[in-house]
Amino acid sequence: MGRSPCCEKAHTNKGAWTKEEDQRLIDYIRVHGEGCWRSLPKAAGLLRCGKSCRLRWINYLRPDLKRGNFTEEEDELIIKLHSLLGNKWSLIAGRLPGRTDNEIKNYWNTHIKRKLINRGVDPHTHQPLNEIAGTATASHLDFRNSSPPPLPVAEISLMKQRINAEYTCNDYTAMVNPKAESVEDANCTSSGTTTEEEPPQLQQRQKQQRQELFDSELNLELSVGLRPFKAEPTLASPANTAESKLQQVPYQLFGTVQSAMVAQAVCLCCHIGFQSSELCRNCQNSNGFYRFYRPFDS
DNA sequence: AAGTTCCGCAACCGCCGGTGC
DNA sequence: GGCACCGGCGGTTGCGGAACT
Repeated sequence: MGRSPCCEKAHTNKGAWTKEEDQRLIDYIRVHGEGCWRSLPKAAGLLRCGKSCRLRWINYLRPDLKRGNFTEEEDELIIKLHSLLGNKWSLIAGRLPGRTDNEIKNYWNTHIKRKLINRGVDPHTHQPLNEIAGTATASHLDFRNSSPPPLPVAEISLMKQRINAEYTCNDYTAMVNPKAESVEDANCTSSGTTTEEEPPQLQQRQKQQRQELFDSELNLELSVGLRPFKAEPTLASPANTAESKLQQVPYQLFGTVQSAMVAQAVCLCCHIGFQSSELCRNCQNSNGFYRFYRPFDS
């Protein structure tokens, strides 16, 4: 017996959304917030699959979405992140305010791939095309014939932790452990143990990748946001381990802002008491908009 | 102007991991 | 441990408009 379908397909609409459907969805989420996508369509009076509603909201209707062309800076950031993370679009999207994974995925496939090829760079491996052709034999780094290139799952996980650790620790460790003076002090990964277990080749590759990333002018917005409508982590929480701290660092720093009509601004560091009650610098982005929100009734 | 091809993007599909029973 | 459910993700599809002939 297979899994039951996520919805009654016989009674659901498919294809493009109408303005009326959009409005129903917006109105419903405005009042009730995100979540429980399965029951949302019925509650909102929509003849749509819950998944479809989720996708429509996340990719199109969310109020914090940035519209318009990608900037050159965004292009370069996507390329750099893709070289580190591969086709982990949601992770990449988490570092591009107002952009969705779907949008980035589409943009990658339609623009950046071509751009890299024009530069003579293989979009899968991020290596020079001619160099790959010459060195591909028997190399575990040869991804030309396989989709998503880069790193094994364990390696991706490690990189994610390190990336998060390195560019969130300034803010985040200061919040969870104000006395910590360094990444290591705060037990914010990058402690020696995992590194010692890595093969030299892996270490060297990661070191190089990190070096490239952090030597660049990458502005990765060193701050922590809240996923909307979720229970917020507290210091007393049993989940307050180094591992969970990293997991709690959301990948979507800006991408989860709810409609301002149902949310109030809250900065995590302010919220948990490491900043004054006034909005700290984390609370506003470069455009002056508030970045952190939570629903009134959460 | 009409037909055809190309391209971009919204939406769908299937799978996976996490969670609760 | 097994099952069902749910949310989320990445890959793929197909529609609609732009570009070309």
